[in-house]
Amino acid sequence: MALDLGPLDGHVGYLLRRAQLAVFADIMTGFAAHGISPADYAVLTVIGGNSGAGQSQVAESLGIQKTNFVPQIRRMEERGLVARTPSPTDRRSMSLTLTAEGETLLAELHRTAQAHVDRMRGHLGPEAYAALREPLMRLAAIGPG
Amino acid sequence: MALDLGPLDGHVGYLLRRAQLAVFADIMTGFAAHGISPADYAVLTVIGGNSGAGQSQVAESLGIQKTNFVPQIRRMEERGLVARTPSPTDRRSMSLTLTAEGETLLAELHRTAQAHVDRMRGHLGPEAYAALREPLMRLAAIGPG
DNA sequence: GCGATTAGTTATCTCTCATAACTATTTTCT
DNA sequence: AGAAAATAGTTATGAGAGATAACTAATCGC
Repeated sequence: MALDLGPLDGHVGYLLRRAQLAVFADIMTGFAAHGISPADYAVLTVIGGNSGAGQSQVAESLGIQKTNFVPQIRRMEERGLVARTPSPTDRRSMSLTLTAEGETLLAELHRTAQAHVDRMRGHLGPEAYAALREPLMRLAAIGPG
Repeated sequence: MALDLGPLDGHVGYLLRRAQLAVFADIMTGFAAHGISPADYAVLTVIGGNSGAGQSQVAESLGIQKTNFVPQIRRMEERGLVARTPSPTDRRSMSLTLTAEGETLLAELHRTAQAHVDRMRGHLGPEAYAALREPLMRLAAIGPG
């Protein structure tokens, strides 16, 4: 027996949470076989597209605090997906690059992610899917301004 | 220096996560003064609109597992916002109701939430805001659907 | 009445997100 | 050049979300 959610289902915040959990659950079914979370995928993607970037740079661009990024990047280093080498130009900074294994896995993950996107597009229709981007980006920007 | 997010900002899953965090951060600025999280607000709202409902019912309608709901509802009981009384018709079940204090607080929270919604509507425009509901509900339904 | 559900709980575990405090290195500014 | 401020990364810590497994007590289906 479903209860009345009252004003809740008029709140975009509530709908965003429910939608996000459902969408993440869907993409995780594909990633789980590789032991990768959506957050890991995002990190690998950014490192792959910005080889040599520093930890704080990668973290910040994903909206992760550098302090919380430490255990995540360490896990991926220990798994042999990411290499952390001291930056030659700044001795404080660690340059992040994908290992060969990381590259291979990322390519595979991109295919998995694309299958997921296609699935979501199928649920909404291509126009509705595309139409989501702009307002979501606008909402995402309200914090950091 | 912002890094290239690559295919990430084409993925609705990623945008949903970023948008959700930003929207929650906004609403939490209003709720924080009351020591209430968005999840707490959702629970109070459902109990308020379905007085006497059981724990598992409330949890399920919000997509929370009953096992994870226990500490949350206990916190709210200890704060005196919610009363848990044994159901007269089913001795396994706990009837949840708002206390007078819970009612008062919920009314206040509804006003705060409405201010937040108005703010989000201002960011997106009323049409774009309203247009978000349908696709988000559709995405939220893909799991249990 | 007996087996299968259901309501609620406890106990774990992992991951996320946040804050505070610290080291070591640049940068900035005078 | 040298002191002060900012930056890169780390550790420690804590609350909270979400998941799973195993359990008790009560109700339901037949």
